[in-house]
Amino acid sequence: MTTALASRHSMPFVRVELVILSAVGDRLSVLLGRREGPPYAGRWAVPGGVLRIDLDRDLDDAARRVCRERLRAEVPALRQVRTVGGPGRDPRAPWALSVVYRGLVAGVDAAPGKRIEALRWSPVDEIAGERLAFDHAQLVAESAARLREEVERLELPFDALPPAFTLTELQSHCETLLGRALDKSSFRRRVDDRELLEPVIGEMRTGAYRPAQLYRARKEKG
Amino acid sequence: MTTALASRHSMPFVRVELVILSAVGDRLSVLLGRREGPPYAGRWAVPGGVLRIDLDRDLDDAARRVCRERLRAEVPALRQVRTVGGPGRDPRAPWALSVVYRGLVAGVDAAPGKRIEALRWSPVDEIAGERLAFDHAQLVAESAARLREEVERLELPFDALPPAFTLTELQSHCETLLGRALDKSSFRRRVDDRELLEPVIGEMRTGAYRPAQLYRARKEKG
DNA sequence: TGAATAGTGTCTGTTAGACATTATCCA
DNA sequence: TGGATAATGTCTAACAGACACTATTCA
Repeated sequence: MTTALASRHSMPFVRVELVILSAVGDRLSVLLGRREGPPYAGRWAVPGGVLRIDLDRDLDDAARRVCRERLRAEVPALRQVRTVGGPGRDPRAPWALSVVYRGLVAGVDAAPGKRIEALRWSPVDEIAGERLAFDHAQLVAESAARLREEVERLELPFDALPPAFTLTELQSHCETLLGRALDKSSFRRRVDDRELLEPVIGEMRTGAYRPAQLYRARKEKG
Repeated sequence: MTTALASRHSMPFVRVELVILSAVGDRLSVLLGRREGPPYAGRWAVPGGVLRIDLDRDLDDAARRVCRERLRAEVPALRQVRTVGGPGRDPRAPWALSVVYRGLVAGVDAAPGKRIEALRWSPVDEIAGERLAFDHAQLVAESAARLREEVERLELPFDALPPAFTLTELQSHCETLLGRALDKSSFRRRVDDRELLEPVIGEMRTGAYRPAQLYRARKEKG
């Protein structure tokens, strides 16, 4: 054994998989695409794509490109979850490695892109019965768990919120992501103590009944 | 564009890097190896190796193999930290992807393995001045930060502890990993509340002065 | 005025840090 | 007996959940 050059060993099939999450109705849901061709043709899977070393400057960049190509959408807040790999994960290659990213979006503004027949939102708590292609059920479960941990720690989902929002809207959104109710007083106190928000002075949401103060994320905070 | 086969696109150079941490003296330190050959010959770096799709059944398996080959040691508690990639990371390849694992060990039982001239422990809080090869300084910083978060949450470093230990030894070890002092009473109460340990009945550490109860990790806990 | 939503106040239990105190061993 | 270490107890502050209460708007 001497020097290990890049060319001495076969390299794995490297992909990026996107677990795009959103609050749909009142459930945390994941964006699934129906696979147009084999393998697993007709089955639902998380969108993903091959790493392109001629195009991608790093992994975050690869995730953004795959997002544009598959979903025709820009998704901020793409975060790496983890990397899985092994033989038998993907019949197209003897050894497949996938870097998993999760995204969080507000609306359903994606359109089926390359090699995706249809898109659909599915509640993450029902993916066990979805029979997703590959090992995607596990990837979705892990990504959703990670997101929920972040929201529990009050890392607020600003990327999935409008530029200005009321505290009730913020709380309601967090409740949907977490899948559980939050206490209003406690929630407001915790948000306030951490100085995560600043009021948009003068601006109020004037819907039915009493108007509500609008807030936005403080830039210096997460 | 049609089907993306594994062979249609060039794949990156895929490696596994090992950030092996340990409490050396009273400082959290990282195991560095001096590079025998180019690139960065003579510079210090974290040990790592190329993914072998003919040998490795998954990424955890690859990390264990690289650990055996480079360090001639078995390291339990190898955990994936994150994956980095991009052009320019490694002059041996146009695009290099590294899956970073961190390990935690008790003693310095490793010996220089393949393609490593010498091994050395360096305090993680001084890596800024070490001028490590590649982007390894950042990888070490991230791995140490993640370990410290876990210890703060009282995910105890059982893999770096003897089978039985006193509470003082456990606390002292955690203090070294964290780089800060912990309150004895509070530490014991927190450990106790979580039911992480069980006493080794009858067994005491009988050093100087008052003997101390020995404990071991409860199997059902982390 | 009453329904609906926005916003605040109070109580309580849990947790953990700070620090004192007791317990047990050896020289 | 005194020094050193082990183990426990007490006080307090911070924090968050539960829940009641006030405030403001519209029909």
